[in-house]
Amino acid sequence: MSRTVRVSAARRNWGEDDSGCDFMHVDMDSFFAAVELLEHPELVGKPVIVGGSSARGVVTTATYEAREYGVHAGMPMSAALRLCPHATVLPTRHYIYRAASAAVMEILREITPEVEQVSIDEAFLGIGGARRRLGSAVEIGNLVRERVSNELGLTATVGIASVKFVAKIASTQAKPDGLLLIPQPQTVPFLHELPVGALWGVGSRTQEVLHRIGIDWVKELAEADRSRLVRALGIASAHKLQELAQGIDRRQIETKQVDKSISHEETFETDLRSAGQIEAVMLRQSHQVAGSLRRKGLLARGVSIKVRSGSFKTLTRSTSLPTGTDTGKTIYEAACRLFRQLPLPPDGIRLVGVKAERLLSAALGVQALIDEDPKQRRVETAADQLRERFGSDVVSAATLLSERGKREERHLPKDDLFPQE
DNA sequence: TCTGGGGTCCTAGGACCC
DNA sequence: TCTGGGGTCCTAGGACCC
Repeated sequence: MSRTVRVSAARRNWGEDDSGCDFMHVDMDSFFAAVELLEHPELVGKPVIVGGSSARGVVTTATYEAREYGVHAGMPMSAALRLCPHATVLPTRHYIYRAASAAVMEILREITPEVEQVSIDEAFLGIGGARRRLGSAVEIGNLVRERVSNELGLTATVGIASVKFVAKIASTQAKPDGLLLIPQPQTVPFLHELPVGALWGVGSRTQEVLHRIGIDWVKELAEADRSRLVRALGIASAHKLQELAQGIDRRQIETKQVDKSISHEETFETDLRSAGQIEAVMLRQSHQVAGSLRRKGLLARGVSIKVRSGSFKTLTRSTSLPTGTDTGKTIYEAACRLFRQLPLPPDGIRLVGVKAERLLSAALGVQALIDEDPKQRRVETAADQLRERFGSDVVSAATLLSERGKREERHLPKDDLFPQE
């Protein structure tokens, strides 16, 4: 694939005016496959698919050589191999992608502290401040792309715009290995040429609903009668989507993010029929979830399970816990209670999962107690009080705090910390 | 083509309280 | 006596994203 730097197109059509273009979206090109190719240079230029190779596996990422055959993410692997039988299939190795992702994010944070990571391979950058130091928006975009390429051997695509979601659409259009800037005055004209599905948050269902009321293009959405839209989509979505269609997006860069849930789920090779087998899987998943909670210094006040039947019907059940927990045993007991209240699907179970939710920071919990009573500065004393309030399950979380450096800068309202009060 | 695994956010209805 | 309405919390399900 040739190196297409579409900044030239932007220049031709719209000039070089980058005033007000403070949002940059950086998106890695076929990230998992690109990382794998670093270790398999002999596969460069060939169709490569990363994903599950089992009967129920799906494509996670494909190189552009494989995409030419119609292979795309989310497609069942069996279908992908019918389209492209000579493709090399590699299993997913999340730990190497996580490491590569951390290296990318480090480069971005060296360029500006205004980095909002949105997934393992994308981030928004606020470049309003960096512009004074580093030059125009396009120059900063090229710096990002060059550094990622030179230092990591990976390619990134950059979108730049005056609002967040347009920067994201711009990077989608510039893929792969490109850069596209939408000047502020061109925001609305640019959007109005797009189908509604290009908007962030409009998937196939919403697209269908809109199509039924005669809306296929962003321009039509922008001009649609509001009450008709509300009837079709509900008030919140109607307002939000119509604003996006008009180029309005007030979201800013959020550099601090708080985990809302941690989960593990698994699809079986063949459907399971015995409750004992399912519970054994849930036991393992509960301990995996608990391990993640402890690593992040979090406690869960809710547990939910997910069960998908052989016929793909998905059931979820959730429950609240009397105290915050980060232990596998407590999570497993809650998961089992939920599972036993569920009727066993007659056609077997294809997937089961365990999720920890309503998370709170054990670290901040301790810190808040110290703040409440500044005289009592010892972490250990505060941790004892925390145990009294939340139960003995927080022991490990509190222990983590004896290294005071590990305190996290989380912003949770106090009500979230002490919900029982 | 029979459909992964990790998430986020929204909606709707019922319980409960005032 | 059988009745209003608002606020908030909880649960189940679904759309969507990468």
